[in-house]
Amino acid sequence: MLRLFNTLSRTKEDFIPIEPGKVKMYCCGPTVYNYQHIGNFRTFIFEDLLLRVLTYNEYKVKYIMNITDVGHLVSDSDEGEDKMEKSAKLLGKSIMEIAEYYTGVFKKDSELLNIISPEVFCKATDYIQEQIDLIVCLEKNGFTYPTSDGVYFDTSKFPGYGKLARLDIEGLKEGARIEFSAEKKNITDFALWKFSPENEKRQLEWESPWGKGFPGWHIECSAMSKALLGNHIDIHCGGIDHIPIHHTNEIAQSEACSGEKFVNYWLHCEFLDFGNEKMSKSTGKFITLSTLSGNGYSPMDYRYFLLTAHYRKKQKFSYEALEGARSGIKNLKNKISNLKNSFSESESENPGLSDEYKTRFTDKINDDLNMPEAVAVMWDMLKDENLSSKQKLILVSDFDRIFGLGLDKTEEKMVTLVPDEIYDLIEKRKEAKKSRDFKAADEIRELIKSKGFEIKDTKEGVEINTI
RNA sequence: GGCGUGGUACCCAAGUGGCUUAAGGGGAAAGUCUGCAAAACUUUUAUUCGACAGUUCGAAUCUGUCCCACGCCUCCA
Repeated sequence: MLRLFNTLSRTKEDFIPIEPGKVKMYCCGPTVYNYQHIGNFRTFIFEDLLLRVLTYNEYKVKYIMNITDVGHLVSDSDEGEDKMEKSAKLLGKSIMEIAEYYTGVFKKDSELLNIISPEVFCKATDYIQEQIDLIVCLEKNGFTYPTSDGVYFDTSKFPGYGKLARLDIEGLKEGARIEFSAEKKNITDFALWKFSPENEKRQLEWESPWGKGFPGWHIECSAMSKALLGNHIDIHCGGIDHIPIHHTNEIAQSEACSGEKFVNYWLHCEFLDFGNEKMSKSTGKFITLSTLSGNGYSPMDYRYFLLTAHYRKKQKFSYEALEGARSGIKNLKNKISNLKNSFSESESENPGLSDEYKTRFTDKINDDLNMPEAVAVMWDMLKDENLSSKQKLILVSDFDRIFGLGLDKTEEKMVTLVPDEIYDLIEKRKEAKKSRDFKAADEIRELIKSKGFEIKDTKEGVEINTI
């Protein structure tokens, strides 16, 4: 039985889909006004793991992710500029160009991280009519009111507003650090539609029953989820920061229109903890996948790093910790490579033991995606002397359906593509060793190393690896 | 100021009342092997879980106080 931690109840619940065997899942994707940093990718990898676990449990998953290319304001209090417009202005490009560029980088990075693509990437600008329709629905149901700058959702009209985040509305008022618009009836009210500013032409704006403008940020997810998955879905996920505002508002909008429950399971990924090195997109100081590559770390090093912590706990990022992950996955691949070398069809089987590990592994991943323990099960398995190489390889390959580390691609030790020159040197070194001229032998080894090959003396002879 | 989360070895991190006198990975140390390396393998590496009280037959796990870090309420996954 798959169990998932539901933010709504703050407990782990048995996962029961609306329709047996099928799962409808929507995840909040990126706002494509800038690069995604590695913290953003922690959430996307968590969502990828969730998808893989669902698939592993033989659910057929309809998985949608949005691309926000309009309406996400610099401030969630419905003030300030549209992030996309701001970025376009800054770079002197059109919004379309900006959106395409950053969407492209996002998809490329996702691919490098072995993140499985959703069935559909939906762009907010492709669903403007659906968003307008939803606002019309809310208007009809009496949940909206106009102000001088837009159409707002009256949160006081929606019973149970803030339930997901367990918001303390009175406390919010007391603790408010910024003044909220005088025209808002309640501090938690939010914009459904914003009017274009009078003094300035926006790149993106649309006609609507209320006037020319653009949709509020939250409405896109409600509208696209409804359009592609229907009123009632199984899972909705995103970063933990979305709980108090974005997802809270999505629930209010969606349910106020449909009258149905919107989402059964809300899942949220914790932040990566950068210590003093704050990730701030506004200051432009943040670590991306390319930053990591520039420092010599591969996307899989980072993916393995993330697997060693649980998604609902903060994980401390440091290059020291990442270095540990890099060594870890290197050793892991080495081990698999050695297994492939020692693989033999005639090895004795111990299916019982194999099942035991498979069960242990499944229990861990089905316990709210406990990847750290699942990784530990893999290591235990690899160290178990009672399993054959063949069994270990089969299990590793099976486990990697979840981990997504590309362990299957781990090659056998290859001795091809080595230039003759190297073979000649190895031959010379062999001679030197024979005549016990170890100084010369060591020098030749260094020479070979300087040419990009590392040699190791083993019982079977000389092993050659590229550096 | 309001709300919340967390502090487990050198680093990352699991475990949330007895199965644990605390998984797993990295690092470090010792050993086997080797001319030496490297690799591989073996062993060691927290009597202790931020501090102090308390509840309990029994706590890292529950309660209280304090210290510290972080997050949200402003942009952020």
